[in-house]
Amino acid sequence: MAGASGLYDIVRCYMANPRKVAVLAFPGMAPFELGVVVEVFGLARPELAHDPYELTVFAEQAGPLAAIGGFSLTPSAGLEALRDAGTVVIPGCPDKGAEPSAELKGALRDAHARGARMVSICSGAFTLAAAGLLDGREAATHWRFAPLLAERYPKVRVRPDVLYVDDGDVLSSAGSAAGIDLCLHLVRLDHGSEVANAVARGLVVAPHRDGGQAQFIELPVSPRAGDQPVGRAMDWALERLGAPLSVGDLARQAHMSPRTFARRFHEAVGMSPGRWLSAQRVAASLPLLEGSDDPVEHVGSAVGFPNPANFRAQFRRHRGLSPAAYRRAFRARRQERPAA
DNA sequence: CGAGGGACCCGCCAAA
DNA sequence: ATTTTGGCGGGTCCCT
Repeated sequence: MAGASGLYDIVRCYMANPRKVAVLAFPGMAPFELGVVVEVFGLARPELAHDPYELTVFAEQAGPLAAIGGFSLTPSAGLEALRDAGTVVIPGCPDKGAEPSAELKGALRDAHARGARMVSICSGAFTLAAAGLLDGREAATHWRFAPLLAERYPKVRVRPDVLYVDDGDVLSSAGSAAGIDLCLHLVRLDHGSEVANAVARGLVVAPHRDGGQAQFIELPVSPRAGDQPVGRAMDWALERLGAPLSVGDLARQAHMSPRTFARRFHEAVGMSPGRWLSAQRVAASLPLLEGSDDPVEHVGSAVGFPNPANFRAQFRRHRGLSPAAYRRAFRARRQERPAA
């Protein structure tokens, strides 16, 4: 949760450039998850123009590799791509029973030891686990595979209830769409919330779903399509986060009793209105912490926490560290610009 | 840091 | 009969 230590970050910046992204391809792979990674890290993005990602698709075998859906792809690199990658992504593997080769496991371990951050999507967690990179750590995978992962790799503390887990140098996400959330999370770490939000807008997905949010969301897509009452109330609230808002206000906005509003809301968003509200306020504070030197108290009151102590407590609850520590960590990351 | 008061959350249930 | 609603209670969490 809290991520790597400061010392580790400093060491890491000499060893691996997180902007160099390598994603694994293999026979029988699902194109969607590879596509997510390509979409976020491989497209030319004006938002990232000043500091773009370099994406490499690598595979153990020289292609062409048959993908699910009846087509094949030819990766441009082999395992040597792991030597200078700073971010390594493992998409879901089709066959959870298959043991990765010793070469792949070794290369992944080496990459991690060199300081690359290791990222899995969906059942890709099995590959990281097989390499021992999840031992003693919390990890996420698709809820359908969570029991199997826990059974096969007892040292992994499987979290079946979250969208993704950020354990600093090892990150794992649940089902394919949660991979989008995790990729956006990485963009936020590297470039800040504003850039991440811009990328999310480009993808037309919700700007940010917290890693700790429940996987079970009954409506698969965020209801923020202005015609739904709950979505309207959310939009309404987002426009006045700085003002005192109660969940009763939101219910009134949606023309519902507080009780049914809470029910509708939970069905749609996967959390209670009050919790969502405080999560949104914390999220809104991120760009202010990153981009300004406003005292933490000002930032808090600007996003609806008139009481600084309360702001700090809520911030810690949602993000696992204090606002000041977040600001410091963010600045430190931005400075870490390894010579290309 | 701790206590008091209030907001919130959620199971339950009667009513629509 | 089934589903949806919204009020109630009290336990919890939040906020001052």
